[in-house]
Amino acid sequence: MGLSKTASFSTEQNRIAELAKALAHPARVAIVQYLLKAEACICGDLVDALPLSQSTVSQHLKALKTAGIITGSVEPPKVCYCLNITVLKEFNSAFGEMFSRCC
Amino acid sequence: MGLSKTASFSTEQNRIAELAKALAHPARVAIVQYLLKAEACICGDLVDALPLSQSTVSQHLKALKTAGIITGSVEPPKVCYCLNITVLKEFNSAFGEMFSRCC
DNA sequence: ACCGTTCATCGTAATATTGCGATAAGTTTC
DNA sequence: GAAACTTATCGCAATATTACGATGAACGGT
Repeated sequence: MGLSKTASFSTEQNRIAELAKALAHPARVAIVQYLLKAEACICGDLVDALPLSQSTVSQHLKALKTAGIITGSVEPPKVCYCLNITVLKEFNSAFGEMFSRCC
Repeated sequence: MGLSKTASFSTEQNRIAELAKALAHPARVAIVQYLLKAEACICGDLVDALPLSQSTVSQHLKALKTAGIITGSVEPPKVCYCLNITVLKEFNSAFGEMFSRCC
């Protein structure tokens, strides 16, 4: 059916999957890496930095925003994108907790 | 088009995205958690543990195997699934490297 | 008021994912 | 060999994702 049976799994499992899905595309990985390297908020040079059209980049940014990984603040005429450190820590602890035992 | 422009991104970015995609579904998160909790190889109780049909579980297992996160060894009449510690370490270092600077 | 710049959204098309039942493939046991 | 058990694969349908061009919304400067 193509329907993810979200309701059948725990909130934690769904959240981990949501965070993973946000990074499940190389363009979104590239965006996050770009923001990390800049160590600052970036006022939308991302379209130039990526081999994708403006509308596609905007869609990927929306996906990252929905997952909470980045935030965007309007700074006319541009929009500044920042990594959300709180959610990155959540990401680290979620996956760290999973794998700390074995690795 | 729905085509991921894989060739436009670095090998590292594609690999990170591939690993993330493997955990981008709550069922696959549940499978990995189950294997972690068991701290051993599991001979296919997974279908009982998940609210999904046998064929669907088999598909998710295939996805995890393709990404290298688990391995399956035939132990007739069952198949034993194990976490691949090497790839879990790869996972940890890939994401740890990304986020260590900021968190 | 009119541009130009920047970004989001809409509409569309191609492809991928998710899920299940049915069926096939591989063993062991009888 | 036949039957039982376990897992993989096929075929299908519903939905999601990816990508782009075109258009729209918001703002600043002229």
